[in-house]
Amino acid sequence: MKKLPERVWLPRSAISAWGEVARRSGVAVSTLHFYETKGLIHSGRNAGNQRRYTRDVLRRVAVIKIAQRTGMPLAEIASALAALPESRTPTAADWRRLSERWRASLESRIAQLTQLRDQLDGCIGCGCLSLGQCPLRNPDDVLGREGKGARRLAAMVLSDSGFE
Amino acid sequence: MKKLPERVWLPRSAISAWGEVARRSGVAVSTLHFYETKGLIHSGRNAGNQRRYTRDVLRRVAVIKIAQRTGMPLAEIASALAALPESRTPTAADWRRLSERWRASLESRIAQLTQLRDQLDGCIGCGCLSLGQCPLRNPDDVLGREGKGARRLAAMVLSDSGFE
DNA sequence: CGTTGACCTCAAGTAAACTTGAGGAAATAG
DNA sequence: CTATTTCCTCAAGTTTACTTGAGGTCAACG
Repeated sequence: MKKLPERVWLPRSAISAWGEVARRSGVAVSTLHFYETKGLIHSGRNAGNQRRYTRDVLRRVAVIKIAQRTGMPLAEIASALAALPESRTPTAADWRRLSERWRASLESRIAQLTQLRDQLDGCIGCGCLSLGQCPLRNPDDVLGREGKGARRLAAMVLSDSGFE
Repeated sequence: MKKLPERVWLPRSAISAWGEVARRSGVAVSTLHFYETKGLIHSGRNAGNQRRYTRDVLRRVAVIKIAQRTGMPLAEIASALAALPESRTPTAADWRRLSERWRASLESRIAQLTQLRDQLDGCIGCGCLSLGQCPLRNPDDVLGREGKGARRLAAMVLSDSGFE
């Protein structure tokens, strides 16, 4: 592998795709291209038609990855990022809106998983996953507020003995 | 839609695909077929080559859905279910092993998301998502133990100012 | 017995998020 | 200057988890 110029800061507004962004952000070039087609990041071109990203792409990619870790699909991330003004540099307030939005979705996912864990704990404790006569058999006690799908699901688990 | 015989319990060991399983479990027939090809559920056939599931399929489907809610891929669920003895009816201990395994994966996912949320909170609080000079700038303080990927990611977010 | 409605099989399509490959041009080490 | 590298475009492939469709069968109502 040819070594890239160490710490030679190009005009500070232009860095190349692989050489800098991919390496520094840890994503493949193909992914950067892909993100670009999805409108998640943008790039300019040099004389030879090669992409020149500005440094903020690094942060964008980082933010995309963070959002993905919250379980958010790219399409939604794209729309969130699109809400950032393209003309001006994003402000602290802009980012705050983004992160709060993501925090909310994170919270709800955490809550869902936590509830599921608790349900599972209950089932492990009383053996209702395998036996039909669980003391927690009243689904509403166990399920609390959740979608119909979930209630129906757990109700099934708790009450429908497929074997014993 | 033809109405199915209400509460007419077939030989107790055999119910039809759509009429009972799909309706009672809330999944589409096509999904049941799909699960069958993946070895997640099994079925017998009647004289006319139509599937006849036994009642435990209801529980299997319920368990599959629960596992999916933990974020577990079908392949893993399949291998977990495959660990159940095919010959005998699963015991309470069998199910306990399954649910404990899933509980563990659930826990880790919850932990991951929680940590992410806390990081995000920190960033929201200090504005470091948008500004380069965050008091939490020392990545190790913020990140604690996590994979290299994550560290690199967050380190990037915290230290690499793409704009300010 | 005939006509629906429920099933069957197998192939193909879908969506998300990327990766891989082919064919060709630009940038750079030596 | 030339051999590597790196990059470009565009098409097609990959995985997961299913759904849809075509063409044909089975079963039950009337």
